[in-house]
Amino acid sequence: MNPTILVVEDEPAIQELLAINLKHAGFLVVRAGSAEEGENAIRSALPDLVILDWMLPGQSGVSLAKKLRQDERTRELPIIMLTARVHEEDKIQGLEAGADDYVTKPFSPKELVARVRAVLRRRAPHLAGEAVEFGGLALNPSTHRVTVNGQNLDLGPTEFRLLFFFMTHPERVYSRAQLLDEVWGDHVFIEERTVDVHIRRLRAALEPSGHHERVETVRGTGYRFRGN
Amino acid sequence: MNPTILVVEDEPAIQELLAINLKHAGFLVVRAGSAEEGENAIRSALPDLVILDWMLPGQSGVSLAKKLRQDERTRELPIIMLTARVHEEDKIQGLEAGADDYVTKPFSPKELVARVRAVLRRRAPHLAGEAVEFGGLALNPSTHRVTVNGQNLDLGPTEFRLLFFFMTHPERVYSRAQLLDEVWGDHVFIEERTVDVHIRRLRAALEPSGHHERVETVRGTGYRFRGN
DNA sequence: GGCGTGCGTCACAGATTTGTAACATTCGCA
DNA sequence: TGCGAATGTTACAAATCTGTGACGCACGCC
Repeated sequence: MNPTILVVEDEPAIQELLAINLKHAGFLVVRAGSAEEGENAIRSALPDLVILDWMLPGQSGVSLAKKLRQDERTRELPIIMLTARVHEEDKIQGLEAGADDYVTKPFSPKELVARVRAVLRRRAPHLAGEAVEFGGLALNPSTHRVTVNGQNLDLGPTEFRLLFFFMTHPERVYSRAQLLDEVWGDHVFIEERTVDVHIRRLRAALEPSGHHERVETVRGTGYRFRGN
Repeated sequence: MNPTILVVEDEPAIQELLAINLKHAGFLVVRAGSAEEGENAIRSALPDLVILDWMLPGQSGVSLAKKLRQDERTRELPIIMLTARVHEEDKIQGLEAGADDYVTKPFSPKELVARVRAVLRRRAPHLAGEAVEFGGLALNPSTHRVTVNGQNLDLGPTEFRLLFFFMTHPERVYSRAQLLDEVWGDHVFIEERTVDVHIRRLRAALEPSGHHERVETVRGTGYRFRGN
């Protein structure tokens, strides 16, 4: 549930500084010492945000940013550029490369974390702990509350996580196996049919408000959350 | 714990005057020379109050105020407008923009600080060192007293801090670990279950007045203080 | 030193949640 | 229409989590 941040930075000291502060702010941190390493990390597990040093040995940060913007899979990935320069042309280049924000070295850890939060809020509100809503059905991760038109709704822990996952990944089918991975956690050894039961429980809880119809069965495949 | 105030003012002399007086009154001050800079500052770290000059080069103060009122995140942010004009239509515009108060130039530093305090008292009592209250349950940090409808209530030190934290952070779930960090202090080595016991003690103290129901258990996650 | 208060930990009971199996129903297809 | 597979529904026992009372320790005060 905590956002994962990939730090691509070649100077060990700065990398460490970034990692410590981000971790302390509740983020999960993955590190890479070069653009190439960064690419690998992204390939193996998509982070929620990338902090990218402008200057890197080998492939530069700008060049990696451009690459990420071209790939379908990483097009929406928020990027924060880390730069020692403050020249205007760099900002323009950076904007063209598609960075969401800048932090110039030297930076205060507080500012950095704040900018990360700000970018997440803009690009992926739910990762920043803000409410997700679909037609009156709202789920707020930070208050851990589900409301229907302002009215509170009680959900068990698992149903809450299940609904949260659905609401943050609407309009997409997920197999029972995928749901087990995403909602229960990787590599749990649980019967797939168990998902059905929790779907049932979730539907039962949503029933009075009619929102149970959003939880759609895709026969032979799995389940999907309808957003509109 | 000291409130942070963002000053958005383009004239360096006035900015300085504001900053000095606010600092002297115990506030932390962040400065911005334009509406754009102000926006950035707010994005990176939400202040507790904004002092906004009416006339600014580029985007005007009124326009920024409107923008802040539209954004979910800054809707509740108290705003004090700083204006040289005293015309009626300006006040109306300002009210529409959602300012909490006005200070007309030239202003006395004393008056300014007083207005800042007043607005904070109204919008965020605990930042002004005043009592926080929810439906008859009041906690006063400066007198270190808790009252229910005026009646005194005895709380142990830990319960007091716990309740204070809850009342200043209502409507949000906190895990036992977070509560330990926030109420007991960072990096203490205490069993998480200890939190339960103090929750219990707090509830017991609140029980006679019925306010114990505000301390809600969020199964599998932690606790939450209900404000309404 | 004796005493009271506050605090952290533990143990146990009760409540809630959860996974599974069993049975019922629906769906798609021939 | 009839059949098999997929899904819906229910009940229940196990597992987990939380509430609560009790206990011992530490500290400050007299």
